[in-house]
Amino acid sequence: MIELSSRFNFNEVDAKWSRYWVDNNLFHAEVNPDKKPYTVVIPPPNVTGILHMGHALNNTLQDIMVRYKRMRGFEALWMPGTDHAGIATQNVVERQLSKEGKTRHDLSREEFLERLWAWKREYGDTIIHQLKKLGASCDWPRARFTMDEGYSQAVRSVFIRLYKKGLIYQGEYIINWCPRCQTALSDEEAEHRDLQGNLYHLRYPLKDDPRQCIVVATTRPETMLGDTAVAVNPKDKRYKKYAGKTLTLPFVDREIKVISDECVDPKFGTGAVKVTPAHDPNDFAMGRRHKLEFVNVMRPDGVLNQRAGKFEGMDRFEAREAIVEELRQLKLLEKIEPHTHAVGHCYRCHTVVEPYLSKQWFVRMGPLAKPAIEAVRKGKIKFYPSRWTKVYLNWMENIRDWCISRQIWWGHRIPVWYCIGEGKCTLKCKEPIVSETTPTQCPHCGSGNLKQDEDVLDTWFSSWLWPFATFGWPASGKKDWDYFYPTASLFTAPEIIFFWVARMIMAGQEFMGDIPFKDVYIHGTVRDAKGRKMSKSLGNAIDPLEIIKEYGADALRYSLIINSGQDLFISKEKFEIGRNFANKLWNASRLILMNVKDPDIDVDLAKFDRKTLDLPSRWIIARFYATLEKVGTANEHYRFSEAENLIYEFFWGNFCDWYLELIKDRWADPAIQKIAFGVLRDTLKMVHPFMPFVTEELWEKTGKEKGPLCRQGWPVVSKKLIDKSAEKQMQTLMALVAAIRNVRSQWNVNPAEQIECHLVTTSAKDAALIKENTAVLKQMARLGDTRIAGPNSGKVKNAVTVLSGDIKCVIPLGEVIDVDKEKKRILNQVQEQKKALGALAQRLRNKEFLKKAPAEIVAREKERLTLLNTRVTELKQVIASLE
RNA sequence: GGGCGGUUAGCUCAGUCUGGUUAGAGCACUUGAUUUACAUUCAAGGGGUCGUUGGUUCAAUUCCAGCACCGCCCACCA
Repeated sequence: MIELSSRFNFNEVDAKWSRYWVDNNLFHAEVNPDKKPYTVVIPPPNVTGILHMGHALNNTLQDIMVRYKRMRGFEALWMPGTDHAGIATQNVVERQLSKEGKTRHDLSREEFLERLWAWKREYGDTIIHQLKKLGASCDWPRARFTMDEGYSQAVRSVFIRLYKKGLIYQGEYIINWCPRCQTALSDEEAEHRDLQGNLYHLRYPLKDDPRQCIVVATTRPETMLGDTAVAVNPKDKRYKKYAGKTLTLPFVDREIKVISDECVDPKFGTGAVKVTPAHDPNDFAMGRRHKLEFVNVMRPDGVLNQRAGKFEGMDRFEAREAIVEELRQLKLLEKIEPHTHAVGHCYRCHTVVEPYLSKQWFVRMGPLAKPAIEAVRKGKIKFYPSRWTKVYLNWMENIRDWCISRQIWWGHRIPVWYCIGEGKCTLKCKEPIVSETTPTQCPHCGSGNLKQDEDVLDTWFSSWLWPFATFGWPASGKKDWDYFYPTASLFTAPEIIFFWVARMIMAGQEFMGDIPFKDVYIHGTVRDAKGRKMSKSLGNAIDPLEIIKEYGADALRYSLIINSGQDLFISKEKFEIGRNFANKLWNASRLILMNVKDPDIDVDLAKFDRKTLDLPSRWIIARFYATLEKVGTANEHYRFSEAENLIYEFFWGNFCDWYLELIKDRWADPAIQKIAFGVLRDTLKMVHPFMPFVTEELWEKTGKEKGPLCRQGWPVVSKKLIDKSAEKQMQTLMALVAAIRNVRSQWNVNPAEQIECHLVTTSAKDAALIKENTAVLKQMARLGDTRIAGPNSGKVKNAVTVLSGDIKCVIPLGEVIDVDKEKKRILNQVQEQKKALGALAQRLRNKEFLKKAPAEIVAREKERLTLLNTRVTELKQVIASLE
């Protein structure tokens, strides 16, 4: 007999097993020709990351699948690691510096990077430790970092391949510029948010006749200093007479032309657009078309430069106010209209991004997107839920080139050098030298004076290689990727589809010649009870580590997953369900262990012969296997909340509330011990992927001869033990018990008190069933002397007599089983009528029949149909009246 | 502007794909239980015209269309 405390002490158990699993390297996977691989790569959290609910959900989902597949006999590998997260990490260290009153420019590049690496060494594993607390069954020794040595090799190699193919180019374009981070951002990194702004109507006077003006509308008046034209639609009659005319740009006194361009929408604003080719992507395109001058009026920090004339040195928003005010005084401000529009914000620091002209590196996406679209179209890659397929395809079909250079220091430096050898240089020396290794001299002039490109690559330019770079690609030697690639499933959040999922699909096909994963599971967003995204700044975040401390890791996992059908609305109380269920598992096991003489008995549920078992035992085993089968199917289809619901219903609703109650007085029976013990052990296996800690602990308590639970096999469904008739019979008995309990409750009979009962049923079968199972009624409904009468056994029909003290009552069996019988009989009729209905309706839909048959027959059939339907309705009413 | 998702009990959600049993669960609520695995428990109960209007059908919470409200994503209307 084993003594256990009556509370599941999760803190102790969590710590014990997360250490045990890791210390014993139980999640290690390697190339194994005897097994099929099942590979998942973790979405690498940022090294700056601290576990939040989104991580907890994402990683629990992965862990469930990986543990499940491992138990199903796959060589299951969950590849862990972290992402260097360029801007985010640099920002953290810059904040540190600013506390010392410094900026990164007070340090050399090398010194700054040393600070970054020091930070990474100190704090970079924080999230890894936290994932271990969650129970993540990653192959930890394999953990990779997107800036470790081998990974850098992969990044360089990819850059060079793409460059050689002409898919990487450098050029001056309008990109999203964050004036705070002072770097370019990709389109995906600029988050658009609706802002209440203004539409300013400005007057630009004609050079020849300054009393006449063209009115242009803009949301960013400060950019007017960089205007080099005004554009109108060639079809716009209002402006026909102005085409080709010259205007004088206020403040800078530049002469600018009125040009005609199709892309101007006559309906918006005034129909005349100020053209600022250096500060707007549309205007940039127009500037190219009309060979306009590109005037950049802003410094990289968002302050106006010397080309802004008297406004030089003003911040862009300050300048906006100043310019508007001065225009007003010059009577060149027509009006200001309120105007809501989407404004891009830096996804890291939330500063308003500036469309800014600068020289950057780009990846040409069209050719890469093509096979990636095909792979999803043809179903080689599937999204779960499938509706995300459309989102993906829509984006891919409208994909734009990817700006990959960043003006920061933390990241993979662009493997490009420029020759600055003086004097001897040839024309060719102006070409960038793209090289996998650091070149020592210029290939054209032989000068050793080379300078590497200052910029680093977008973080995602390394992340998109994750599914194969983590396996050592492209280094020679141990080619783990041959075995583990392509991976099986990817688990991620919707907002990552464009950043990462799509790009991995492109990279996989381009560099490996194969898709990176077969399934993409997109999970919901974790929100607070009011539906707002959880975030530190809102202060509405619930810390998963706090939940682990207060409720246990299993509770956290279980509660998140059971709510994970769609977006999750989380409050602290939602975690009680997991805590309660873990505790239920604990206490039910405790009960069994207190009663099972030999906790090392070896029980194989599948070997029971159902002929030798009593009804409740047949039933509970049938319920177990039916549940097991459904849980397996749900897991395979990524329907984890459904799986948890099934488990909950089975273990709590069937096993604890009924079976364990039923056998309460029968523990002396070794057969009963074996069944309870067997069901428990197999349940622990089934639950383990969802709640690894409590199940592992209980598994150990139920006999450790087989080694840790996480390496056990998943129970095999025994179809022959799914006993349908046992399930039906138990349902009948359970309904009877419920009905009697109802009566007792209404009569306020003390639950401990036994009552006599006289049961009458119209069905001989039921009478026999009850007779054989009076023990069930006795135990569950506290029936004392019970007389059961079958049909024709007396005058009392369809009634139950309940004697309780001096209360004696005969009630119709309406609430008990006979009503069930009566209902069933009628329902059968209903079903039959419906079958007839279906057939008839189908016949009437058949055109041949309608053509051939005489009109009166058709009419008669139709009438019959109506009659049948009326009959069905009537029958339903009868059922209702039986209530 | 385009696209997607949602609307079912007081709250959070299943179910609807494949139309037809008595529309389910958890929480909350009401009543009762307590030496006997668990009050993180057990039993019983109340509570829903399934957003709205039409259509298809013998039959619609379920299929179709319109509408309303809520949410999300994408988009260069300056």
